[in-house]
Amino acid sequence: MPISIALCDDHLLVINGLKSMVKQLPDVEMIFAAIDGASLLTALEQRQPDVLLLDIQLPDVPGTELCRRVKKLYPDMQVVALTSHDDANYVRQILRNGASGYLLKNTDLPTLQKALQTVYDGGRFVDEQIQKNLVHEAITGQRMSHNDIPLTKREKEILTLIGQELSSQEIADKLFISLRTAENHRFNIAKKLNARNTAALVKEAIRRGLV
Amino acid sequence: MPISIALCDDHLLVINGLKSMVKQLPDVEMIFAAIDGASLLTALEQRQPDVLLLDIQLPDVPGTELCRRVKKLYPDMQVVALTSHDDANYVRQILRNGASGYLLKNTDLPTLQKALQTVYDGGRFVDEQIQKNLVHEAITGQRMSHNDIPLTKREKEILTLIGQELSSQEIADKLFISLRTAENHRFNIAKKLNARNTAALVKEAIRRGLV
DNA sequence: TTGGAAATGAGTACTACTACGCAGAAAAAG
DNA sequence: CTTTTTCTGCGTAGTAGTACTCATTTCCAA
Repeated sequence: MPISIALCDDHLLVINGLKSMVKQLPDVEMIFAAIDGASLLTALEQRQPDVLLLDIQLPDVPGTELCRRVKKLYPDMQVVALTSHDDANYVRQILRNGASGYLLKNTDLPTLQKALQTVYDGGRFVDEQIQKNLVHEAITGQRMSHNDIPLTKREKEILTLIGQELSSQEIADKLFISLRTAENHRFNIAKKLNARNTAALVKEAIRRGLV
Repeated sequence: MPISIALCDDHLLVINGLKSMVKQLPDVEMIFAAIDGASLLTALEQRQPDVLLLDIQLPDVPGTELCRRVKKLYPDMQVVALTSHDDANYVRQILRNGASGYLLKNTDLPTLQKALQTVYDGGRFVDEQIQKNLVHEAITGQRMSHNDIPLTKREKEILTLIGQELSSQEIADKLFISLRTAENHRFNIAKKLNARNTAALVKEAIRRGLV
């Protein structure tokens, strides 16, 4: 019995590309392709593949959430992230949300086959290049994943507003808190993230997807 | 005689996808695919397609530069940008660098065919969704394309450093200019770009690809 | 229910940025 | 070779952010 797979990606080119690659794999069968999160969930009600290839950047929902939801609905289905993003933090996020694998879109046929087989057998598969990134980050040490440094809900809220170019005073007004409090939060965030100034905070806000 | 096309994209999936789509077009023939700018230029020395499909985000060189270089070397070749980026400023940039068309990666077969035929006949083709974006920006008015506001070389340099989290003092030290000068530049940039504060400057630097 | 984290707020001192106006030198454009 | 733009620099303000310490309250979890 071949491995059945499904794909969720909003690029028709990618869908076609994967189809043509899968065609060359005798023991893999693609049962459907969805172009967004909503149609994926609908399609899954009808048929469930053994392995789901999931683009992280979809038009309607964030890939991480979609992954978590899918794994909750169908715990036995293996999910492999398929993206061109090679940032180590993305990898961590999606893997923590239930994905068993991480493939880059420039993957070749043997890698694809190996990835599918591995996760189908219950293993994990992470693209080699990504693995290197993770190791590199681990070695270079402390600045490994600011993303692991947790911000409180309020702090995230304030970081978002900083990213939206609001001043501390404007943030204070918007959240009905005093200027002092807003500045305090700002200071605490900067300390947590080791940010020297506003520029660093804005970049961090962007990196975390808060803006 | 069919239209000959070539593709430059670092994602094997996209290459395969386009191949399989092109196969369904009787009067279009794909003569080669390159995975980065360097190998594209090498391949072009051997054979020149009528139309070149070019991903803007390549591993080695910025797509805009590559496009300009290709058009300089082979003025008769038509270049179509192929990307998933739908930002209006990207479109403007690449079109100004000699591209005749702009396709999104979620394009379908009829659109692809029309685009290829149009640019082959010497016309221009811009994806419908992108056109809408451009119109929308034009309507919403003044904030249309900060990117059109030209910064001087020095100003770009300074905006880059701001994006790199340097303070005005550090910028002054780095460029061997006085703090006053650095602050003046900063102020002038902010005025040009209508930026309220550092946060806005950093975001603009990122948007312009200076960081 | 109690202990700890989170959120709020204040005080103080200093540094950085904002917002100009003005002007000479250098470089680019015509 | 001139005109314009750019780059450089200074002055003066006022405003915003940096860099803490400390104290209350609120709220979530053990």
